[in-house]
Order: sequence, then structure tokens, then C-alpha cells
Amino acid sequence: MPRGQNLYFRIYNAVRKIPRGKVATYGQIAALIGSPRSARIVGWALRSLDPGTKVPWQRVINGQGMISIENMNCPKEQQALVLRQEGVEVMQRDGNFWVDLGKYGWQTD
DNA sequence: GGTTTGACCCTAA
DNA sequence: ATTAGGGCCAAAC
Repeated sequence: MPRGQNLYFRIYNAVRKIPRGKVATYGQIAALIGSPRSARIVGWALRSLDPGTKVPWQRVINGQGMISIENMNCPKEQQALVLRQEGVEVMQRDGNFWVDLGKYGWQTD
């Protein structure tokens, strides 16, 4: 198995720890796994996820609080829809979706 | 083996 | 306020 799998496992585990109705940023996840400067790895890990994964990758967004996904099997619309079902208020901004991290941001601490 | 890219973040001008 | 550049680690070519 690739040595990066351990890191992937950490990422998935951290993402699973995100409470329902909250959203976390790549930076936070990266910080939780011990690499605050490796937010990109989180993106890679989530990108490699399967469509039927149990990991709530939908709760992970960028530091600006908006969804970056573009050409994935799951369109941003559906992601925003799921977040709404989770209880997160998603605002639309010119085709892109915006979430208020100040209210729905996951407070790790 | 090296080079490029990536669902990012931070700092500087 | 915005735009540009560097950095980080892992996977794909």
C-alpha cells in the first residue's frame, strides 16, 4: 500500500469528525492531520474519493467559504443541496455557492 | 528518476 | 480592496 494512505486515512477520519450542520475548510483539516500547510493534499484525497463514500466530503470547502468543485461527478448544486439538508444556509453568489464560516464554520479548538 | 499538476493557503505589493 | 507569487505534499505523466 502507498505510504500516503495513512495520510489519506487521517484526512478521511478528520472529515468524518465534522459535526452535522457545520462546514470545515481544507486548512482546518490539514491542521488536524498535522500538516497545516498541506491543504492541497486534502483536496487530492477528497478528489480520489468514490461517489458512494461515507466521508462527508461535502462539508469540506475552501478557506473563502465557497465551493470550488467544478467538473466532478457530483455537481455543486447537489452539494449545496445536501448542505442545506444538513442545516447549513448556503447562499448563491453568481453561480457559485457561499457559506458563512462565521456561523457554520466548524470550531475545532 | 525528474517534471507537472492539483477540490488550497498565506504573504506581499 | 485585488492580483501575483511562493510553498506545501502527494499522485500522475
